[in-house]
Order: sequence, then structure tokens, then C-alpha cells
Amino acid sequence: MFIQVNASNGVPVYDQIARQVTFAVADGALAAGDLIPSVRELAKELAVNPNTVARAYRELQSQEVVEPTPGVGLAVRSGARAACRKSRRDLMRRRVSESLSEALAAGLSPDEVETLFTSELKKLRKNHPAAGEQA
Amino acid sequence: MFIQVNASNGVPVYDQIARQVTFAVADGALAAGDLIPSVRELAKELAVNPNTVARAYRELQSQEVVEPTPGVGLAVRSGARAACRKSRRDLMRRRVSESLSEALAAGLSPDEVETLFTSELKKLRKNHPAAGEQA
Amino acid sequence: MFIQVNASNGVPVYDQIARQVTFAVADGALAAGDLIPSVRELAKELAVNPNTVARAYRELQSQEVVEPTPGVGLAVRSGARAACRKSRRDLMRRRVSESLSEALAAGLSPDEVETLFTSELKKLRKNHPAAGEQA
Amino acid sequence: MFIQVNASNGVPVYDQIARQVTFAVADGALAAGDLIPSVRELAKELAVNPNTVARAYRELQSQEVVEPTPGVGLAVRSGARAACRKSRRDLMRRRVSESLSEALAAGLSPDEVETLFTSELKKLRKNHPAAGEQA
DNA sequence: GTGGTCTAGACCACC
DNA sequence: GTGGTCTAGACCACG
Repeated sequence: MFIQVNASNGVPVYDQIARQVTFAVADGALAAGDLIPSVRELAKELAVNPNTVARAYRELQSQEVVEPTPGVGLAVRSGARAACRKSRRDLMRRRVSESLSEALAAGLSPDEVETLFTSELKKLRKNHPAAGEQA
Repeated sequence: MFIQVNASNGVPVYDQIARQVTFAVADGALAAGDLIPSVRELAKELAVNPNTVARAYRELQSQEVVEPTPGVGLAVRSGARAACRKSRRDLMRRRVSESLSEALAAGLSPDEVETLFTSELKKLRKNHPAAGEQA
Repeated sequence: MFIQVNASNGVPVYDQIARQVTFAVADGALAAGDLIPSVRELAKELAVNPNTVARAYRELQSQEVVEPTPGVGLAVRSGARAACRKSRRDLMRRRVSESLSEALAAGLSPDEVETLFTSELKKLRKNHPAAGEQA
Repeated sequence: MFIQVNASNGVPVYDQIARQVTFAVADGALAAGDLIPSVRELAKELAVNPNTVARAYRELQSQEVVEPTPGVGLAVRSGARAACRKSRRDLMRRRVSESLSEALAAGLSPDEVETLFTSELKKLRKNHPAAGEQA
């Protein structure tokens, strides 16, 4: 499966699940009409409580990423991909923007921030050959 | 005062206070020997619970940024500036690193991340002419 | 066929089926003695689970709208039309009454409710020239 | 208290709670800045599980009706009243519209629907002297 | 089998 | 004291 959670990292488990589904839709790993794993199945696989998965799925419904077919399961909605790409991009933009603002508020100069960023990115680039996918 | 808190921003208030004191020391706005405001005074000024300020000050003591001078108050320790600069730098490095990892985990390519970062930094640079201080 | 279901509309599919048969009898579109489609046939046509159709038909039998003719199928009972008209009318009365009570419970005044109702009815009247059938 | 739930009426309890808070804000019974009852307090009063109240409050947060002040409670947001009035009005409009469409789909003529509506409204008007509040 | 609701009770961070 | 998260397990409606 394409989902994995990290219980001890501060981010709520239900949030990790919801986001990873969103990202999978954004990537096209889940296409419109595809059923996402059932609550019980995913709960078992991730070794979390079904309620936690159910909560993640509830969020996905309220964001209109998936919709239920009673007695069948939750399916990715047709318009979802574009929305997921947008929400992924917005989320990342917000994150980057926040960490930059924080760095400046902390008294670092823009040049220092840039140096910091560049060195961190270089580290990560080594383990991550460019994929070239457009979001 | 050099401190301001934002209750609705996710970051714990005590943390905001402690960090801002640390940053002020790193910048030299607070020098060794300077007294920081009393718990009651700062709590009143920020309109927060005194317990919250007390907790912030406890953190600052355990990080050895300030020390009590009995009957007088909490004063910035003599060796504190270097340590504050280091902890500020480490904090920022961690933040940047985290947001980069997250962006990659979300399926963005390093190039996209770089584009995102550059555009956000450009926005901030406009409002923040280089200060040139070295951390 | 006179039946169509809408899976994503909250109303259980079996209920939609049963009601539409009832309404067809009330309207005279189905007369006493007419056979309704077989479970398998209707299930295939509507692309729903045969169990769902079977459940709808069970309801119709327990409401005495149809009765089995062994080896032939389910036929509309002779006394059914009057009962269907009554149940349709009661259902509608209940619905209207519920939505009115709800609106008042929500804090709207009777006048506001009336305005709301009148404007909605006007919208619908345009697409629905009076049919004149008495229930 | 201004909230009461009806466990056996099909509408989820968490939904009843959320809606009644929304309506109270729409009516002005809860003003911007007011704290709503604590999760534990309301749960005790309504004799429901705290999780159920928490879920209702979560919905209210995601609709931006209330916002948390950590350690203090949930307060009505400043822009909330207009939004609550609108959402109340939209909810009612949808309800009325649905029951009208249903009635027409069931084979009643617009005139019959109007007669039905008028007679039901008359019943209710007796117990509910016009309040004249504008939503 | 599916999701949805609710209860009961634990633990955490924050104020 | 506050809300937030998670577990565990029951019950329901629907297909």
C-alpha cells in the first residue's frame, strides 16, 4: 500500500492518512472512480484503530476528495485530481512561507536563509533523482 | 517591549515567549546581565496567564539563557549569546529541513521545491532589506 | 422504464425503488394485475445489487401494494391504487410538516418560511405545467 | 441552556448540537467572543458522550463558526453571525426545495403542493406568534 | 462486506 | 480547568 504513518512525529495519524490519500490522488496513483481501501482494511494494515481511519476519511469527504457509495466503499470523485494538486501545492507553499517568515523573524538575514535552504536542498537532492512531474 | 504573542497560530504561547527572548539575546537586543521583565509584568502586558510566562521562563532557565538573581529577577547569563545564536541556527535549520522533506514526501520534485522556495523568498525580500548581521 | 435511482442523494436505493413503484400505482401508470419487473431484470437495468431490488419488493409486499403470483412474478394488487394515493399523500404531508417545523425551530418566523416556500414553488412551477391529476 | 437533543429522530446528535449552536449565533443568542459551553459541561448536561460534543465542536471549527483559545475554550468568531445566518437560510431553502421537488416527482401537481403547504403552515402559525426577525 | 454513529475511557498539551 | 487524539468495542443501515 501507498500509505504509511508515523505515530511519534506530532502530526495526527488521521491527518497523515488524509494527506497521503490526497497526495496519491494528486499524483494520479489514485484515479477518479477508484475505491480507496476500506476503513477496516486500512486500519488493520496500519495497525491503528478503525475510528482513526474513519476520521481521516471523513475529512476527505468534507474536502470532496472522495464520496461514499453506500454498501460499496469510498471512491475518488471525478473532479478531485485538480483540487488535490492545488491543495498539495498550497499546503507546501504555506509551509515554506511560514518557515521563511519565522527565520526572518528570528533575526536571520535573507542571505543567511538562502544559504541555509540551499545547503539543505543539496543534501536531499542526492537521494532523490528529479522526477519532473508537474503539480 | 520586544515580545508579542499570537494566540491563534498554533505555536504555544509559552514557546513564543521563550523563543523571542532567545532571539533577542542572539541579536544582542538583550545583553548579558540585563534583567528580563518580571512574570507578573510581562503577563499583564501580553494579557496572558502568568503561569504561561512562568513556564516560558522555566524553559529559559533550563536552557541556561537566564538565571535568577535572588530578590532582583531573572538576568541574561554571561555566556548566553553564543548559545542563543547556535540554538536559533539549529532551530531554523531543522525547520527548513523538515519543510523540504515534507514537500518531497508530498510528491513534489526538488526542482519544484526550489521554484517554490525562490518565489516565496523573493516576496519576503521586498519587505526586509538585508540587515547583514551574522549568526 | 419508469424507475430511476440516484445513488448519491442520501435516500436509500431500495426506498427510491419502492416509492417509485408506489407512485406509479397511485398515478395509474401501473394498474391492478400488472406485473412489475423481475428482481434480476430491474437490478440489471438499474445497475444495482439484486438484494437491493429484492428488499424494495419485500417492502412493497408488506405494504400490500403487490402480491406474488407463483411462477409468474409480482403483480399489483387490486385494491392498491387507493392505498398508494393515501400513502403518497401522507408521506408528502409529513415531509412538508417536518420541513416547516424545522424551519421554525431554526429561528425563522412563519412569514419568512412562507416567503421561502413561495419563492421555491415559483421556481418549480416554471418547469412543471399543472398536470391536474387529483390525489 | 439553549441546546437540546433528540436521540431518536434520525438526525445525528453531533449534528443537532452543531446546528443549534449555529442557529444561536444566527439569532444573536451567542455573540462574537462568547465562549460556548465546554465539551465536558455540555456532554454532562445533555447526557451524551464527550466525544459526541467534541465532534460537533470540530465541525463548528471547520465551518469557522468558533475558534479555540488553548486552555480557555471555544469562542464565537467575529465574522460568524453573518455566515451563520446565511448557512441557516441556505439549509432551510435546500430543505424546502427538496420536499417540493419530491412532491412533484411523486406526481402531485403544484396546486396540490401549495394546498398541502398552506394547511400545514396554518397549523403551525397558531402556536407561533410572528417574531418578525430578519435573517 | 461497506461506512456512520455513539459510548467509554485513556493520555496529552496548554493555560 | 480547556480542547485534541487515540483506542476499543457496540450497534445500525445499506448492499
